[in-house]
Amino acid sequence: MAIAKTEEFTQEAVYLADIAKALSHPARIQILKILTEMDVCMCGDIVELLPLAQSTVSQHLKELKRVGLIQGDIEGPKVCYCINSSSLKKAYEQIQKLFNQLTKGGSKSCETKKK
Amino acid sequence: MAIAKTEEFTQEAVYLADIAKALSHPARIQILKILTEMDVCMCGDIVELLPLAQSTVSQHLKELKRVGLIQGDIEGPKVCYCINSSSLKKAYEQIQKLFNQLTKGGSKSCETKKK
DNA sequence: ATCGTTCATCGCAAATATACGATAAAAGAA
DNA sequence: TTCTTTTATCGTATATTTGCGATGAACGAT
Repeated sequence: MAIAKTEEFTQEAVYLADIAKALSHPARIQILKILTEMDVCMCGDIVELLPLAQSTVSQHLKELKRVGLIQGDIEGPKVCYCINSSSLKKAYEQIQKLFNQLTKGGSKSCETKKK
Repeated sequence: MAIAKTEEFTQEAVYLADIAKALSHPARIQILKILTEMDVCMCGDIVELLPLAQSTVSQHLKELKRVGLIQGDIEGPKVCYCINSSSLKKAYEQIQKLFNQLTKGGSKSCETKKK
């Protein structure tokens, strides 16, 4: 109330939701970890580490690429995927900003709000 | 290679993906912000701040409640929603853990991996 | 030119998600 | 009891997601 209905969502919320969507599948979380922790980058290698078909892994890679969290360098018939550090960093900063707001937000517990 | 196919996903990845799924819609991001920034807690109040029908907002609240990020205290016919600080904190810690791993992961760029 | 490797895309099926209006349930107020 | 307020749930429609096998495209090697 007082604050007018936005009729849309904020840019910040749309961005964060989009990043969250890209992270909303266990396979995609694990792909990101595989790309950082292991000396591996090819789609085929990732397929061997996940219980999914090649075409499915390819789709997950596409989704991660869509939001910019990873990038793929074409190497002849192969593609070398890797983390896009700057995008990842930007995403993390926005996530931190969100959670800092959510956690600092004075102890407005249910008890406090009840009137 | 070397590491056997898991045949499933890790517990950590499943948990993080579930939290991310709850955050994967702009309305739900904004609901969390509304609950922390404004002195508001009722479903009806939130409906007025979002371009969505009451039943839709109720569904979003249900999804946030499902993963424990918020809780709802019944107040007669009303329900006072608020952030569940401990769950939110736990989620944030896991997210920080993930991103710290992803960002620190030595500069294994595509260039580095190409062999 | 043909083969093998690697990956993306197509086509399809099943499951989920999103959204709304209508209705039900719960509880205080008249 | 009946009305009002508030929220959840039902039913429905549409869109998106997830997954797979099959196929196609790109390219190096033979």
